[in-house]
Amino acid sequence: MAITIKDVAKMAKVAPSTVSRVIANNPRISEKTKQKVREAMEQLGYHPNFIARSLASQSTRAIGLIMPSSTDVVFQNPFFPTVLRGLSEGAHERHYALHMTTGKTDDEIYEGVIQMVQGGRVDGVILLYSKVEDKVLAFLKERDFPFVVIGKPFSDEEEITYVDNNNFRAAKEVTEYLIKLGHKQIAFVGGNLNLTVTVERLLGYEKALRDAGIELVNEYIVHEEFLKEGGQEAVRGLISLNKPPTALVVADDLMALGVLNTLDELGIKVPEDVSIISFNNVMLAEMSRPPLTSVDINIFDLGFESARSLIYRIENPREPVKRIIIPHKIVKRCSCSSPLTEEPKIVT
Amino acid sequence: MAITIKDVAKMAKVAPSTVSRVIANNPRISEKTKQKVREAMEQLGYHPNFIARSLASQSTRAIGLIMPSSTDVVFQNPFFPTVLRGLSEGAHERHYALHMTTGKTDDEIYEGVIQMVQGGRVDGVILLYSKVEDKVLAFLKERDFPFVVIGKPFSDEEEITYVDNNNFRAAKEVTEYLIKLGHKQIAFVGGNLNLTVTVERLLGYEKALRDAGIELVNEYIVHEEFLKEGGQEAVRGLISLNKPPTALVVADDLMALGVLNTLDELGIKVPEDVSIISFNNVMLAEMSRPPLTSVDINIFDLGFESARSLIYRIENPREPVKRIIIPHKIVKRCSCSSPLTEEPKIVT
DNA sequence: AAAGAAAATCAAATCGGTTTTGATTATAAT
DNA sequence: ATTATAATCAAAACCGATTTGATTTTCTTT
Repeated sequence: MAITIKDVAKMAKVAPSTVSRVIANNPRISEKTKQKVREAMEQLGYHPNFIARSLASQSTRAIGLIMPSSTDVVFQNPFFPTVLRGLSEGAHERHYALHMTTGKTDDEIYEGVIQMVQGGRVDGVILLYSKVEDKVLAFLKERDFPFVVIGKPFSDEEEITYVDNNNFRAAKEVTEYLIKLGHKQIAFVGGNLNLTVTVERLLGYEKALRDAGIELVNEYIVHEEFLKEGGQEAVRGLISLNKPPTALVVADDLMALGVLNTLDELGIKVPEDVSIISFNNVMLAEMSRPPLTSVDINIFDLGFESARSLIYRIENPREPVKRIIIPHKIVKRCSCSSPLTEEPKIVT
Repeated sequence: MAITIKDVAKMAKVAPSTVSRVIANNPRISEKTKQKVREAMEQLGYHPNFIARSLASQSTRAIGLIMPSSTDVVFQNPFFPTVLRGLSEGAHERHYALHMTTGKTDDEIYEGVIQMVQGGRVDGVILLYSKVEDKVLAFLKERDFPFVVIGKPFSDEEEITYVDNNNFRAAKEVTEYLIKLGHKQIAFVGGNLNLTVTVERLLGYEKALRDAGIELVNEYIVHEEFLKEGGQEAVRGLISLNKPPTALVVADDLMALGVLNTLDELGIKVPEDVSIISFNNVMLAEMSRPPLTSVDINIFDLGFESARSLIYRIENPREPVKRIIIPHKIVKRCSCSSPLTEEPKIVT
């Protein structure tokens, strides 16, 4: 078996409790004994047992990550690694580790969260999604367990700490941008309507149109999965309309890429025939042909700030809930121009 | 405080040890008492404390993930999320969780591993990389702690369980493919030479040339980082040679994309002027213009099998080490053709 | 030098389980 | 009826730390 605190105590001729105090650098121990104990630790190659420490101190210095059920979708979207990097960095900063379990179905995930939380494996959790009527969120709230949501919670907004972009505003801005370019037939390609991010972006899109006095067309609003395939599906429907749109607001870069591909196959040119603007600004956006105009939502910061605020909440349980809005920025590339009625030109 | 095994014992009028046995479904307990205890657990909403259980049973059912130090590079490459998905699925299958810590420098990572291992936070670890003279690997071996390497270990191959592709062979095959197309000036764009994967692929490339009686040219071999930028750097050098290569073996799709970009800027056509073949076959390979011919290395399986064999090793400590080779396959797309001396045509 | 205050250290209880040991009861064999 | 055997459960020890309350040592002060 490994070296324990008792071995160290014996070697330094002190009580185990004293060794524990030395580890915690408690001022109640004199410098002299501290020195003595540290030498013993050094000589024995002692490393404290995290599990035992967790049990005694009721804290694990680990934070749990909860993914949405459609794991394969999440993992495929470049959003995920970036937010994970942010999380990881934010956690590492305060010496916290990340703990992950996954599951195929919603029930498996729920079960995993229960085990993780009730089992005391983590000090807090981060929800990497926000959707309507989430059992997991309800459980965490009910249990009053520290957690942070990435994205805007669907309800009880004031009682939940979350980190999000202002997606409503961002969507409104991009739609206004298209309107300013002269577009009137603007479609919206969103993801699953159960996700609040989709709802927010849709609302922003609608608001912009309404403000500009442009009528909303039902057929112009479609919802697919946040994947390339989703974008492909969406386009086929839109293009076959009597009066196809001249511009598309697409809720995710990966979808936009699918859109781009399909349009290419159909011989429709971007941005000459159709303008496209999308969200997230992942690396792909820069590399597509044409490069996509996209809203940079600072994915890394989304993760980084989530980790930070969760840890803050863990260490200050009585602090009030917080809401953190990460800024966004439209990155203009080459996928948007004025519609054909005017002189087609690339806007930069 | 939460409900403990004692509360359950009291309610079911049995000893705590009996409850523990019921949890473990020990045959020494009669069905009748089991039923009684289970009812009590149900009523109280009991969930076992993982930490206490870990401490007593000396097992955590968690496996640690060790990333290379250049975290940002790893996280950017689409290789990572895919292998993580495989790991996650392989772990979940046997009800193991994943545990991650990251660090900026090599020393931080090493320190993290020590804490994780000595602190008993995980039952085993997976190294997501394989490089020369790795302190972490040396420590794990010395300590005789269960671990699995993704990639071929640089030394002591027979004493280490690892999961890898046959990168030597894959590289040889792609090079032979290019040779068969008529290429003679074939360059190799690899990653960091400290990584065994680079070495293996380079050796395969060299072997193919040697077998075909083609002289190796030093200037044709360059090494950059596994990123888009790496590919861009590489190309500039190669193109400025007196006798630039007509075909490129690129060790990573992301690099190949950088290569593609730069060639495009320079007005050099792929595959007409230069053929490109790369490794990994991530989603990007399919979406680039032209779509890349790439070696599919089954990244998901790499992760999945790693998790599986680590768990097997944890649960059967006396079993001998294993070597698992994941098959690969060349996926032919549009980035390779015969060189200009012959009729340029796309090979499918 | 004696008494009291302050500082340093120690022993024991605790965290929430698992596992071993031993006692008790029920069943089978002689 | 008596003993051997098996089945069942209770009690205690343990995993490796933290933390509380008691005790010893050292330092002031009169």
